[in-house]
Amino acid sequence: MATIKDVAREAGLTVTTVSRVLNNRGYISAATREKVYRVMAELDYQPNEIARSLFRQRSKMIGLIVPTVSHPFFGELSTAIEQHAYAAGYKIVLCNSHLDQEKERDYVDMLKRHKVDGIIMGSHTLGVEEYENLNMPVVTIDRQISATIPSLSSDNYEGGRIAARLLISKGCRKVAYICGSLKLELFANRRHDAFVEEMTKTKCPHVVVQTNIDVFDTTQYEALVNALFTEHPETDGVFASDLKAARVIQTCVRLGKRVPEDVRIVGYDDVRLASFLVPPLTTIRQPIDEMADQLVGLILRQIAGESVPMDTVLPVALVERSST
Amino acid sequence: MATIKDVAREAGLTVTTVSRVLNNRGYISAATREKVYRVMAELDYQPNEIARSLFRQRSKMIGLIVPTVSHPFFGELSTAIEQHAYAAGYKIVLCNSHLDQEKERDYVDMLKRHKVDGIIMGSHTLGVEEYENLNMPVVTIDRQISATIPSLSSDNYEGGRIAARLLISKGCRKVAYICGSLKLELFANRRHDAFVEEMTKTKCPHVVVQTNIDVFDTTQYEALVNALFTEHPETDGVFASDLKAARVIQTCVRLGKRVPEDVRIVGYDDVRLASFLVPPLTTIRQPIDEMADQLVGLILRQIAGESVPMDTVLPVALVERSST
DNA sequence: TTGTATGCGTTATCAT
DNA sequence: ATGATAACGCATACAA
Repeated sequence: MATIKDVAREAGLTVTTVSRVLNNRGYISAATREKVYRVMAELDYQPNEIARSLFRQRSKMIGLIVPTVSHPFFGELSTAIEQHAYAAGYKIVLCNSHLDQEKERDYVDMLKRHKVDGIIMGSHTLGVEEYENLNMPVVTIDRQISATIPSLSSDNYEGGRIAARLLISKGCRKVAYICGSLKLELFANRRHDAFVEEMTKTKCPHVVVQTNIDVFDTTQYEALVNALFTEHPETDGVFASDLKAARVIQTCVRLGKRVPEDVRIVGYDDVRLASFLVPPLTTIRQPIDEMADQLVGLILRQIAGESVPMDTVLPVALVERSST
Repeated sequence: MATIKDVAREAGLTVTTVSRVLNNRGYISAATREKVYRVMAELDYQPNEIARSLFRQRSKMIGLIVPTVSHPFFGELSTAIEQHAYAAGYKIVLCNSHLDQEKERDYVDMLKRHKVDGIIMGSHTLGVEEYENLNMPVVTIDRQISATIPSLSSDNYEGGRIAARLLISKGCRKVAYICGSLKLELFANRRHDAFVEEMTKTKCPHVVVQTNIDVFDTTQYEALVNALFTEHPETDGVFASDLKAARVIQTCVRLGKRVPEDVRIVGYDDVRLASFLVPPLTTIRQPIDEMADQLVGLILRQIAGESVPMDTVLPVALVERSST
């Protein structure tokens, strides 16, 4: 692989001059500029970004830590993040934490050693101080960590409210909300808050099911939904994130319940999977591309030394399909 | 951020010695080793991997180019690849080509400039010579490029055969195979070959539908499947990759056809989506984790200067669920 | 057992 | 308009 030295030698110049034309800095005669370009083409020269990074103290890399890109939401979000980062000249180092604390810590250390310019955190298994001690540009997805780390989320509260109202307006008399643990300080919990508030306000009986069962575990998840309908047979409305909602649809069918006639189901996310289901899932759309755009923007502005808003909340929208 | 110099100064030693304990090379007294460790901990020293990369001419980074990680198959495969790479001390630079030729070329150049140690290519929009001129460790997913670039794929031929035989054994009399363009030299085309062979051999009427319509485009894709059933109303068996199969199920239901009673459907991939469908999709399983493992292994061995097998084909398996 | 000098490829500063 | 040199942070060959 040709280096700047090879180009300089071949062009009968010094590396300084070559570097100058490479970076369009200072004065260079049209003649030498031409020559340098020609030699660079001849030698198929590509500047070594590692050396550049070392000198500039900038890697042009952003670390992305997510639970796993095989989850549709994070897959779609990661794609969008990568696109926006690339458009800005940044590369993405992908890290799947699988929500393993040790792994996440490991990844953070690795990213620091590799001098990424910033980290987008979609996984949150560490303690508050650990994130605060990072001492570099960070932005978190869906979790409020502290007053010093900016976060981004969709309007979970509004989403919960829209879902609740939709179910009520469709005539549901007994509804369920299925979610992960409410203990972590995730913005997703606002969905729960709004949902319960609405239901309470309208005196609609409701039940909240917290679970950490892996939604990809077909058997176990079905058992969970089964239990819900056994304990609350009158349930005629369910709100849960898209993947969970998909499981609910499955189980309803197996139980001989019709969707939406007997049970109405609303998802959250609007991952593409939602449109593949039978019936296609009504859901609350998170603006994934916009989120990615903002996430990258928040990191980039921190890298540039600018100050950024602390908690950005993006609007959601109801996508009404056939499950309600 | 502390550098090796800071550690050396603080410990009253030279950088050489510190480097030595850092890399466990040569002789060092237990005393100084202790001291160095202590100072490193005090200063929270992390070796700068950029500097290391420059010196070692090894970035410990692998480029991964896929159409998009938001596609379930690539999302799952990418997760697995990242895990295996990480276990081997390598990081993944994520590139979503969106099957855009210019973009893919751009990504390849970028990866070369960043001195990644190898590239895993899951996107194939470039010409053969371009890949051959890469001049670095490469392995491709599902495409045979040339005699010099190793590839990895699942046993598409066997998968096509299993699917065909299953449909036949279930009593199908008129089947369809839906696929992307057969023009590219992709191993996926072997599915088609085997499928058609089996159908011909058993004299089972069949039709092949090639399409490049985006499977995520609900309306258009439904129109395509609609057209299939309009032109071939007696179709009672369909083989297509999981996402396409999901669309077929959807459209069948909309047309009032029962699955599997009226139409039997077999997918290919066994992405997790398959188990979420109603009915759960019978499909040919690609061994995603094993593929990722081998892919990473093939790259690593090339990086190590070892020779590797040219075309690796991994076995597939029938996962029988309820759509057949 | 530890230190000195050099180089990895690049850019910036200061000369000329 | 171009060149010599130092520096980015680290690891090695060679000395001592």
